[in-house]
Amino acid sequence: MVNQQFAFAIHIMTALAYSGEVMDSQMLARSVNTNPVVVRRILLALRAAGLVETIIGKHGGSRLCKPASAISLRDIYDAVAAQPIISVSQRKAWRHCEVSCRMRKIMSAVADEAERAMRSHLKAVTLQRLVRQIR
Amino acid sequence: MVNQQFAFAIHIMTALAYSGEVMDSQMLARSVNTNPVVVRRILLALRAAGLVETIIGKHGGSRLCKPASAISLRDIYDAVAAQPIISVSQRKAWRHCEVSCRMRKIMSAVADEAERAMRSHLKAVTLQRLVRQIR
DNA sequence: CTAATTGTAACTAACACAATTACAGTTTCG
DNA sequence: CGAAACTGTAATTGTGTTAGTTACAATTAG
Repeated sequence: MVNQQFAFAIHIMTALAYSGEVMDSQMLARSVNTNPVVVRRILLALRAAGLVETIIGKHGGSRLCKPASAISLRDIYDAVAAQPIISVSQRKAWRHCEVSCRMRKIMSAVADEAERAMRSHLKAVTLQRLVRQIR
Repeated sequence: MVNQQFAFAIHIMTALAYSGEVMDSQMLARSVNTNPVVVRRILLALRAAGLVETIIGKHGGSRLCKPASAISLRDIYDAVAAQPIISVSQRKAWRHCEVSCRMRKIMSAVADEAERAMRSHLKAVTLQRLVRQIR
């Protein structure tokens, strides 16, 4: 299993949308069943993407910046996805082989298109829809 | 970067389709720039999926079972994809939190749909198309 | 001032994966 | 037959990624 960050981020965002209030990293960590620092690291990425805002100091925490209906899963994906999901080999090509020489370019296109297809699907799913599935 | 197996498999299949002949794991390894054992492991998966056939013994190697026009990148993806691309947390839910309790089911659906969207895109791309990009 | 909270660095532990070595089994061909 | 050239496969290693954890400075509420 690789990179749970997307799953964590979806969970965090759903919890924030469901509660509608400020939640601190400890509450979120209990819900996700992980460590508050892990939650805060993800919140930083979500904040950088303009999805949540954070209050520091006592009684601090985070809340959504926008209504859940205006947030798609692609927004969340883009906020936390560090690496493309399909990796392209960066090895040196073998000069005597045409396949080897052209592979990187071809594979990059394949990986790009595949990821775009997935992101385009995620764009159609709103956070609101997930919240409705809780109730 | 995670799981280069898909990239390796695409490279191997493209090389086999391009040459049209039997290639042994050492030739393929040179083209991919990796170790013959790594290639053989991927060939096992491709064989199990019915995409290639292997000849053992001297002058052995592998070749495609079907024409490149009859092989989609989804076939290759399914042959080597061990884990779903989006992982779902398998942690115990926190009973006092409704979001936590329903998250696994919701996230499983999200991951399934996203992967299906990607696979459905890959189905539309044939190996033949990649080979044409080499020439 | 004290308590609660975030931001962040530093380190550890676990895990995934490619690379590598080694060797038994199979086949070709002199 | 016997050597050479392959595959199949197990075992081990090295490396990189990631979540977990601890610690602490900075900030804020009361």
